[in-house]
Amino acid sequence: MSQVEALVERLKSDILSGELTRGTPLRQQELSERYAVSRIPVRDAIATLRSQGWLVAHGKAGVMVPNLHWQEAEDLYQMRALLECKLLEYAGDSINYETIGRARDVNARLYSSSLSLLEKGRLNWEVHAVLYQAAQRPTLYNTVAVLNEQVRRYMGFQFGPLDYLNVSQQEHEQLLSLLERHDLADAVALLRRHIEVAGRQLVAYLKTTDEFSR
Amino acid sequence: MSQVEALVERLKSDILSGELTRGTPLRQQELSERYAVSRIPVRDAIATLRSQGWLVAHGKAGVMVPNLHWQEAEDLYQMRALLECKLLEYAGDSINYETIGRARDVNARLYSSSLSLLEKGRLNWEVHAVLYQAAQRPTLYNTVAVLNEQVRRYMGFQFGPLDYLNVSQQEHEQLLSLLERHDLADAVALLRRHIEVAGRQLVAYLKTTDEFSR
DNA sequence: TTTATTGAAAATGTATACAAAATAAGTCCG
DNA sequence: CGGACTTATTTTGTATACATTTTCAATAAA
Repeated sequence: MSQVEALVERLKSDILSGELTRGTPLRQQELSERYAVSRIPVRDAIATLRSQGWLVAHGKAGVMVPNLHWQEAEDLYQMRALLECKLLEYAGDSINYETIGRARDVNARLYSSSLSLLEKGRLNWEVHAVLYQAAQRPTLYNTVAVLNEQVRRYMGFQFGPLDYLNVSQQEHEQLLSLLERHDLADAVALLRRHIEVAGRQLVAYLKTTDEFSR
Repeated sequence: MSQVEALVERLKSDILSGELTRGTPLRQQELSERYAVSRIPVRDAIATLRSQGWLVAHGKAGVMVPNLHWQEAEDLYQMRALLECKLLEYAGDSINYETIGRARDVNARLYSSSLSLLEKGRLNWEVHAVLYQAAQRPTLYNTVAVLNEQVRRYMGFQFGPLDYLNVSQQEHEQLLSLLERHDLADAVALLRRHIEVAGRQLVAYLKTTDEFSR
């Protein structure tokens, strides 16, 4: 794994954990010292994170961790709902029992409570990803994957105060059952609700914590 | 304008014009000599273009201009249709006569035939962008903007062999008229057709030229 | 007190140099 | 003659050094 990839993951982790404070500018040299690499990989990592919304410009020099906004969360979930439903439709017939089985295995691992929030978030996405990959639509899949990666910035909130995980997991099981019965229409409808409800919950929660709704 | 931004634009232009041949690997040093900069800005530009689909990995070392695939075009237009309609709905009431006027001005400039394909492509997007910005949904807008930027890779085809521009321009005018009459539902429906038809035309054309359908 | 201005300090952008990795050619063995 | 291994060469990744831009505080003017 290249230093840049490692740095990107490390920075995301540190952003989620609040290690890097929001709003204050991050300097390249500061980061290069903190993570013991030169400024070149730091710059590369920053560029990646900027393009994914994990960092935003701070004036003309420097970069900072952006605050969370309910508007952004709302948009991300709206887009997820639209695009993931389309993707599941495409996947449709291509989803065989093996695929469903694989998704179920991933979903089962969500039960073990010894996982960190980050790991649970990833498994959550994995369930969806297994199904979406069956669609064989790399371009659409890629955009959806990017959106889910961006949503991860809000996951600390979604999986923390809101007790979302159990509900999510049960809905996954329902979804897989519907797919098993080749009931695509209902599966898509469920998925839409699954995403829209999650979005609404998150947005409602973010609105209450005005700390972040500037 | 930084060297990287300039390079990114230059590379996109050279990719569209066929200056950089598809399929063969591009080397950083080769590019740095060609454009008379060091490898650092070249690397930055490559990273940007890779994240936007203008370049793809060539094995483990190097990068290349990807071929055009009808599947990718289809996905891009599907996503555009879904997201841009949502965005226009949001824009809805926020679109006042001034906004419509501005869009009309941009659309009018499409008539002057002295423009290059690239410039026409940009104006085409500008008409949409003026309307979308009224929605005040930066996250959604940004994704839509990225998609349109990716679509640009196919524009040489869409605006070349297909005589798309006149049709597009007339539909823009219809769209603006509907918005002027506050007929949002019809406007959204028209927009959906506008995008879906363009997508289907492009896909159909790409399918005939098996040169690019790998 | 507030607002411009200016200049030193700090930060980013870019070039060059070196290290690590990947490719490709050559060599040896079957 | 074909295929795996080895080594030379190419290519990318990273560090350091320098150039340019931006920031910010001190100073001066309104």
